Amino acid sequence: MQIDKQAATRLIEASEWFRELPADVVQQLVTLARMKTLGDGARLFARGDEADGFYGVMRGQVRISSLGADGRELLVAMFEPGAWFGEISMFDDLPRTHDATAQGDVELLLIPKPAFRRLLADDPSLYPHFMRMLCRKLRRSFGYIDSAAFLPLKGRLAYRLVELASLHGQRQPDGAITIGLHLPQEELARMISATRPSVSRVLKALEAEGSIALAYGRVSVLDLERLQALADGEDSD
Amino acid sequence: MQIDKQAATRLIEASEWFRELPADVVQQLVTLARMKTLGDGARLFARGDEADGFYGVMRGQVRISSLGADGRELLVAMFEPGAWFGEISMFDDLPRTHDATAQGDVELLLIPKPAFRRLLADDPSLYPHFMRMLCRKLRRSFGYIDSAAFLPLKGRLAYRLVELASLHGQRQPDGAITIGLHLPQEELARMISATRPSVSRVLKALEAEGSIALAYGRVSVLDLERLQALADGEDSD
DNA sequence: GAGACTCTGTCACCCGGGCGACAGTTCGGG
DNA sequence: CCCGAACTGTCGCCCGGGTGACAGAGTCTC
Repeated sequence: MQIDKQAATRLIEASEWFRELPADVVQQLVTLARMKTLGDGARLFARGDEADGFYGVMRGQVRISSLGADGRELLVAMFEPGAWFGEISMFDDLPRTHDATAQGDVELLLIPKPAFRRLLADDPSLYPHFMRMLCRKLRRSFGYIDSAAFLPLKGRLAYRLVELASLHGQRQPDGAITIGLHLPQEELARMISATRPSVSRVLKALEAEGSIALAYGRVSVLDLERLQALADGEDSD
Repeated sequence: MQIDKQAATRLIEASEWFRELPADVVQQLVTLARMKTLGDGARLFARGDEADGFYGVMRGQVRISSLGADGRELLVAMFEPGAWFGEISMFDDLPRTHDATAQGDVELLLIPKPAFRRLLADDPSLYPHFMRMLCRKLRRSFGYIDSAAFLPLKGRLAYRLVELASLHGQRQPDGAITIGLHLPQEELARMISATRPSVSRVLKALEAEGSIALAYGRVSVLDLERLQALADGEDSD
């Protein structure tokens, strides 16, 4: 598979996890990387799989999720171009923790595990970088755990919308933050492990309050502070 | 504060996170460590605090928890002698993620942040070790998230009991695994964010099935496989 | 061994949110 | 422009588990 060095370098430089890296390391990464393409809906890996490497998204979206025994899906994250994922198994040599599937046509950069490990071994100054990456994931997990433990549905949804706004939001001229994902209610429901009708009810309520604006498969945040307050458990309903 | 090098060295060698370290590093750690004592119920740190260092438990127990806006407590972990905690803030330089309080009289080893960081900088071969530590925490978090998202109360309790058995269990001659913690129902309830009466009901049910044995403030696991099945969502009620 | 404290069993009541269902709306492709 | 697919709003019913409350049992202390 051919690899577009231009695009790949741009991707690596764009990622916040590689932005701080010295230029030669960026080049090393590009040299190590292989290209991988996936069609819509194709599975990249499943929980429990042996890990092949560390991935960077170049095009399309990658859906990270967990499957319950009854088949219900918990949608953990959506990675977009510039995002890197799959590093956990690189460090502890254990199987994948989640399922990963392509959303739309996806182009990935794959850094095979042996190459990745060699790179780290050769240049230990890279470690702190990845430690911060893991810490960030841990903190995000803790936040999610707390929100699930303490908040009712409305709070959990607010929490998630705040997060989505910060990860995928585009500020509009009028101050609103449009979430740049295709976001049907079903999808939101899977993120906060609720049902679609409940999400519908709460979204309507938030819209009525003026905290958000709704469109077909799309959500905009109008009052981030209000959502944040709800996410903090200030249930001034 | 005086530090008992004998005991400290033993502690460091006992911890699974330091067992693999070369002897000289163990000695380094002891040299770096300060002693800290806390009375029952004393708070070591709170979420949001600036982090002072990395801790090792020598005596007593440390309760790690999260507080909801309404004052409810989520009990995340109980650390016992040999356990190390508080490393996340060492790596990302951000505040504490949870509250930590002493349970009983507690003796701690404290490795101050600057010393800890210097140690790592001097010997990058330590990194992989801590990366694995973070990965392990991540995987535990993911497990918790999944259990909270997919399982009903009974499954969540089973999940937690399996974990407690593996972390704090002592195998008895008769094959039962006694959980070596003071475990009133209230405490279990706080771990799985449920209420005490519900936990009572479910514990009774599990006892009736023969999966566990109950005593005053104490739980033993009799049928680990059964609990594991429940924790996996096989709700053959 | 008496009293206090902690823990446990078990009520009756209530409610958030799941479940199933169906009609209405928006969108995209031929 | 029309049809089918995807998405949304909204029912009524039901149930797991929360709430509050109280009595009984175990344990510790002096």
